[in-house]
Amino acid sequence: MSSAGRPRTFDRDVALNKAMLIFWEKGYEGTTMTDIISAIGTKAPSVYAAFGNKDKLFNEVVNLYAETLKAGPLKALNDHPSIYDAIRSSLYSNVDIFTSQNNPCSCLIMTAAINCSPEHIEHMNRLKNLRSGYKRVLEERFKQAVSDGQLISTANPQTLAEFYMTFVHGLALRAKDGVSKSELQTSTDYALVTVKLMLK
Amino acid sequence: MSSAGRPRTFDRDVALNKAMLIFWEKGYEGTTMTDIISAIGTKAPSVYAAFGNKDKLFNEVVNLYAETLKAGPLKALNDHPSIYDAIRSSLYSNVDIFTSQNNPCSCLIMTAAINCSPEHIEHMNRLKNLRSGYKRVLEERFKQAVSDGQLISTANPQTLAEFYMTFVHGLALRAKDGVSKSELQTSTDYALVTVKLMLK
DNA sequence: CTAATAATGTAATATACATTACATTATTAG
DNA sequence: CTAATAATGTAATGTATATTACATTATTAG
Repeated sequence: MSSAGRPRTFDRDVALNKAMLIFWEKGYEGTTMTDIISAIGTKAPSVYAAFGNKDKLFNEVVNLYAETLKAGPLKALNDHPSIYDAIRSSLYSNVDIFTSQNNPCSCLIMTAAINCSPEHIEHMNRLKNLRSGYKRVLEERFKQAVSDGQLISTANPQTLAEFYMTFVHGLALRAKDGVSKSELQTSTDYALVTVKLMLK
Repeated sequence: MSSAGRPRTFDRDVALNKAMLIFWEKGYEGTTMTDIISAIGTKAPSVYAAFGNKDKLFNEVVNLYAETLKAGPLKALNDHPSIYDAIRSSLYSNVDIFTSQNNPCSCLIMTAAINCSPEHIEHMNRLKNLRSGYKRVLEERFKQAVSDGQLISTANPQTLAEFYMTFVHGLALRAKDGVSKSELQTSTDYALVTVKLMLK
């Protein structure tokens, strides 16, 4: 069902995935179009024809990466009726992603645009918004647990969400530093104490 | 006691401090020499004469920043006989620095060289080594607390140090996202539960 | 005062990088 | 087969950025 014109010599989805892995490892500004072009195994005009430019490509990459989080840590939050199990499973899912051998260590949304030159603030803001969204989901989950009666009435969904956000950000940086999966899991077990103490 | 030659029109220490604030905010690669040159209020050759090049300037800046941490969070660790007070004071000191109005939010050592192009890996490694040093100090402090008999015998200095390292990294990123001092303090109080539970 | 010294200002240089111009080639619609 | 379409390869282009060349100026040592 392809339309007229010379066919692409590479698979667009595969190429997008390769681009994602590079941005994931090197961040937005640390990645050059040359990196991506040679990873795909083609030439500049082909990549520009397929993806527009670096900004648009990065936006697509972020969408793709966001699916990873939706399918992992975010889904985990609502897959367990028990708030403790939900938080535990979600944190472990983060650890799994951040230390998987199939992709670069750490989290694209947390590390790909930390220090951008002014002309790329759009990407910092985009990722920041995604982080805010993640926090909102966490907070809602804690709110639900309070209204479920799983947590003591003084438990504060907002500050709990902020605490676990902080912890997950820390996991991302430690993974980037090469800390192993089992070490991150041990840290996670320590962090889980906080919510455990608020269980009824 | 100055030697022959035309005198500098700016104070080298003041200039170094200005450079530090810029690198602190924008990171190594996000900062341009032009940023620094115009902040100092001089011209390129003067800055190069005073500091060598961008790499050397950054190295000096990192040394200067490291003093901030030595005088704050690291000193706090050994200023309190109680391990709980030491950790609490150290974490609060981090929060103070990361959210001070006198400097950019977050931590230069944790955020200034997260995604560097290959030709600047030296700086990533340098900062990574400083982080390792910080962890080592934390770990030694926990070891001491165990031998002091302040912590239960099963307390693990290594995993406790890794946990608090993770948390402090998280604080740095959350501060960069604009989370307020009081919110970070609340998260810190949650994190302190972990060590509190290991007190004898 | 003179020479040596070292910073300054102007203006280049060199390089990396994102992006595009243009001619060419491979495909589909009719 | 022909025209329309769209990707390809080669080779530019433009811009940002780190760094330096060079002539000039301000200072100190003797």
